[in-house]
Amino acid sequence: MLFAALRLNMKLKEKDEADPRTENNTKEGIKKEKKPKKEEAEHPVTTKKKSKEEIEAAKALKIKKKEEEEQQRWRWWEEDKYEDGVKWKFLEHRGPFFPPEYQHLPDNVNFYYNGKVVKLGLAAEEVALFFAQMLDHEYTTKDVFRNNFFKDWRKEMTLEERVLISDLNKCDFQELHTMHKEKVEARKAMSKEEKLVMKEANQKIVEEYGFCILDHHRERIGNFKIEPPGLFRGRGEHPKQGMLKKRIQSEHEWLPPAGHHWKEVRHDNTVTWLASWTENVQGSCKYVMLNPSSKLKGEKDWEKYEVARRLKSCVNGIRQQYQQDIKSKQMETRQRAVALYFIDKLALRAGNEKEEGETADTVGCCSLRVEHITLHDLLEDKECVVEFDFLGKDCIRYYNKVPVTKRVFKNLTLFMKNKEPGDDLFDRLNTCLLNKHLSSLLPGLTAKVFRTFNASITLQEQLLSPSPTSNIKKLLSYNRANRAVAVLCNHQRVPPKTFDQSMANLQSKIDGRREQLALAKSELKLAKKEVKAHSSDSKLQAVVERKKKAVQRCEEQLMKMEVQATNREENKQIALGTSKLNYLDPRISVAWCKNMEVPLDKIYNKSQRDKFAWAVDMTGADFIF
DNA sequence: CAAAATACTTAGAAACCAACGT
DNA sequence: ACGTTGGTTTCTAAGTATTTTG
Repeated sequence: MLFAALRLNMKLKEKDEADPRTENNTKEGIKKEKKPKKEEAEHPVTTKKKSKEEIEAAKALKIKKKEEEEQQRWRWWEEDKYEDGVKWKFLEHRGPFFPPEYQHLPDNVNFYYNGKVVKLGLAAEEVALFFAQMLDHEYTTKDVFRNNFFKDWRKEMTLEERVLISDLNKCDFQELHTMHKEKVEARKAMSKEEKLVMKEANQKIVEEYGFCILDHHRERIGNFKIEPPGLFRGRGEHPKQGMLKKRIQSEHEWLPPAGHHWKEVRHDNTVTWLASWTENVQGSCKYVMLNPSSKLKGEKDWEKYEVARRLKSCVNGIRQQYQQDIKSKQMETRQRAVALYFIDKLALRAGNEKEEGETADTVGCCSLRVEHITLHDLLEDKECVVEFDFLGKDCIRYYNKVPVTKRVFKNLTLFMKNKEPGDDLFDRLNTCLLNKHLSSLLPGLTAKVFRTFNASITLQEQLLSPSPTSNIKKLLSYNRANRAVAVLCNHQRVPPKTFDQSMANLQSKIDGRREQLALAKSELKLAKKEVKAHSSDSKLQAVVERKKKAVQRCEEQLMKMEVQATNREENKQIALGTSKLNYLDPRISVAWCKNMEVPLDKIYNKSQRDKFAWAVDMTGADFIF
């Protein structure tokens, strides 16, 4: 099998002159934190004082490294941009990293068919193991998954194997499954030293394949590892779930990666990917691209928020216009207006058409069908309510009851007239038409800009509400604002399996702390009485002070836990990460931190700070979205 | 024009890992 | 020292939007 385009840039001259800073870059990051630990491990018997010193030293080292890192950071946002379309002038990388070839199972691990041992050939065995590894997963109980798997598995079999193995239900993968589980256990149980060896080996791969040089700067690659073969895991009721996702090969499978021949080596600097291949299940293209912290991604991200801000300045006019358009004589215009009303008001996705039978049945705004909404003249004391119920991206259910204007309501009634449940609600509209209209209103405006804009403006408005005093409560208020956005964008998650348990654990901790607090309070009272009785004995006075502090500490801890409980409960089914990473202009958050005097690392972890380095650097407390 | 191909962003699940309490 | 827990990272599917093709 061939695989598509890898691009390599061979400007060796420039490479030799590569920026010396890139050399230092390799030493930062992952390696950094390891050193002090290693030393500790080597001298396990140290006095407390010494270890304290060591901790201090480690801290100082950390700060120093941080500063160094900051100095080395490529401040691309201060540079001039390239002419249109050009993404880079110099690019060099090692090509993607290929997963290891499959090795035969040990002889004592057997696959059984119809109760008898069957020694499978390499190809069939590899695919059998994919299935065996997933035996604990719900996927393997689903008919569609099983059928697709079996069909594709048989394609990998030799003629003999295919003749023999005709019924999946007669296949026994148990030994393979057990072996796999044991392997996982063994990995977990490895000693510290063994784990370190593994870690270092991985780091070596990252060092070698995980970076590229782009215009003299060393940039992290996002997915430099080629996806290993496996069984396709589509979301929801995906018709292709269980199909075999084949191994990607560059050209001659027997060649070691260093000797790979590429289908094509392209030199195209109007594009941001480093390598690409065609995936066999859906026939789509996959790309190796840079990390979110890279210039290429960051610049695009920045631009995205700038377009959203431009929308902010003209959104009133656009809203007025679509309200007008709802009255248009043109059906297409009316449908477009109502769709836009939904996209703006409810932050729905655009809703491209999808090929039927190729993917799970999900919809967005333009692809809504009659069956996805129910109209209520009156519902729960509200007039003109639209009840939405459909599966959106990733088969996440969107359920919402929304009061709309009379005009919108009337139009929806009209759009639904004489239609079957399976018919398109907006039969005259698609995303292409909608986006064409939008870009005529504002260059760069598309349907998804409304999501970005509404998400960011919501965060900004929510953060305006009166600010609490303690840091912990400030953070709760930030999380609540973040949550409001996640709700708007319908970012959901399945509650973790351990949710109820961990909630109960936290609650019992809170109860325990409450008792402790009560105790501390009564002790304080007692101590105060003592002081009164013995007219200000300085020793007793000190005891009172101590008790006071204990009460205070207890109160603080209790509050902290209570806030944590509230936060966790409110987060049960809501995922905050997606909006934080993709929809909220980071400058809003950076400015908030500055205004509130909250350290930035309380709201952004390391990779988030890296991704938003441009915003962290350029944003003052006065930023307004 | 519509369909297909391409390129890039957005998404939740799962794997991983470090800190924490016992 | 050790298992649990929750945050972080990785993985890759599933979208959006534009460009190319027929």
